[in-house]
Amino acid sequence: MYVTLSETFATDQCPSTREVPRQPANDRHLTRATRAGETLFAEGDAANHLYEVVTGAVRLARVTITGRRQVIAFGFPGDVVGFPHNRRYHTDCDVIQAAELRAHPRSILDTPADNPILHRYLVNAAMAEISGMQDHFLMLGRKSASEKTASFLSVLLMRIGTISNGVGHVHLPMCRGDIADFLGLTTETVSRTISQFRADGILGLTTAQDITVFDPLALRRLSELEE
Amino acid sequence: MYVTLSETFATDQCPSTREVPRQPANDRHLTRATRAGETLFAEGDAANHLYEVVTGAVRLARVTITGRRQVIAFGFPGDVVGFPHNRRYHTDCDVIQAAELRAHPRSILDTPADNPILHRYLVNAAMAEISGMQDHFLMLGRKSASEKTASFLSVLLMRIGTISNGVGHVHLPMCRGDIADFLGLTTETVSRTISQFRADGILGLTTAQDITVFDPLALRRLSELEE
DNA sequence: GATGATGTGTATCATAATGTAACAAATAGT
DNA sequence: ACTATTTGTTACATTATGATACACATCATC
Repeated sequence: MYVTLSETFATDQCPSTREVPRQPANDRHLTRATRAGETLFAEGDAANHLYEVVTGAVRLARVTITGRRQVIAFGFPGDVVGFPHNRRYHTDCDVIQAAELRAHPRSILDTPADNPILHRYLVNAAMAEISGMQDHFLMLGRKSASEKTASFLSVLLMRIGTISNGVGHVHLPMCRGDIADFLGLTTETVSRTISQFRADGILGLTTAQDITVFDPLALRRLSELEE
Repeated sequence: MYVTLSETFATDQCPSTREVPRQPANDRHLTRATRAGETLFAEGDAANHLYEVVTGAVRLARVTITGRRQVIAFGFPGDVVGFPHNRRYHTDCDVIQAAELRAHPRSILDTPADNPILHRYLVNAAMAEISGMQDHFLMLGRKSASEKTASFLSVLLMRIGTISNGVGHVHLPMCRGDIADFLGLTTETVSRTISQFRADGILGLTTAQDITVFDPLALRRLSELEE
């Protein structure tokens, strides 16, 4: 699955899906190293591969004719990105943190017999993806700015952060603009909200990208729908 | 695919996906008739079937612990609903207009060999679903109330309405509350916005559910991101 | 036809989030 | 090291949307 940064921790999905999936046994894979800023594919491109993120981070986004952008999802280790429709990609995909990617031919989706194990793995990833996107709908449609931001940080902490002695640390691989476009907010609102969390003593910033979460539970509480 | 009521007409997907898909040849299907108000499945239920909507309309929704609701999608003829994750449904599914449904065993997703044609059909539906949901993200995250409403009506008109002599007609199978929860608005805002469209001469209401679209193009123009 | 339940439309007011702007901090380029 | 450029933060004014309230339909049931 590729994380849609919603209430992953609140769902009933089994723990194994949180871990980097074991690589299918007989995969004739080719692993590719990429750098931040590199574009993996763009909306409308012929979809020849699906990519499994091994390390690093990628960003999936769509842009409208008028220039407004929506970040669909961030891809972290274990996520699969690049699900095609009519053999084409429907988002842009950019690397935001140097990433290793495992490329799987798109044809595996069409011809299961070629590699049953990998096929099943990709179908499962697609189902997880749909489920995760449904979570994200709730966030976009029915949460306030602070709920969205708390939710985002909370899931990010769970996903790519560390917690020791009840204190969390997480490095944000994306800029404020990416977060805003992911949550359906403006950069100013994201910034303001994070500042408020800091004023409330919930978290602290060493740099703008490095966050120490003093009270992960408070963050989680805020991310559930308030009241 | 099941429509997420976004800019379907604006994407580059091939026309065939707009039509009711031909039924897989060797499907041992069971068709089921349902009435408005009936619940097909609820969030958390074991997912034994995927349902292909043949006639009528269904509503997919999730509700939070605090009672806020997000309508994930409406399912119309040709759409497939009930994609599972970890063998469970992750939304509620209710019939909103008497519907005929074709039930396909969930196991088809796991064991392609059992019915390769149906399997491929379902996988394709899942890909379309992901693509459609990505459209919907743009709507929820980056559109104003009037853009959302125009977009919704415009897609609905294309999908289940009729146009003759440049004038469109569409019957809304869902109530204002459903529309609001789908678009991330309140019923009041939906009502206000539709009233505004009426005042602008874009559309007219015979009943609250029956809309005549005098100017489908204007509606479509409004649904693109404004300016 | 009365009755109530449900859904819808309109008005008013409150407020959360945005837009704008100015500034600070970090990063890249020379 | 110094400037240019991007990125992030903060303050204030504005506005779109939400909340509340109530009137008006429509429909089913008695």
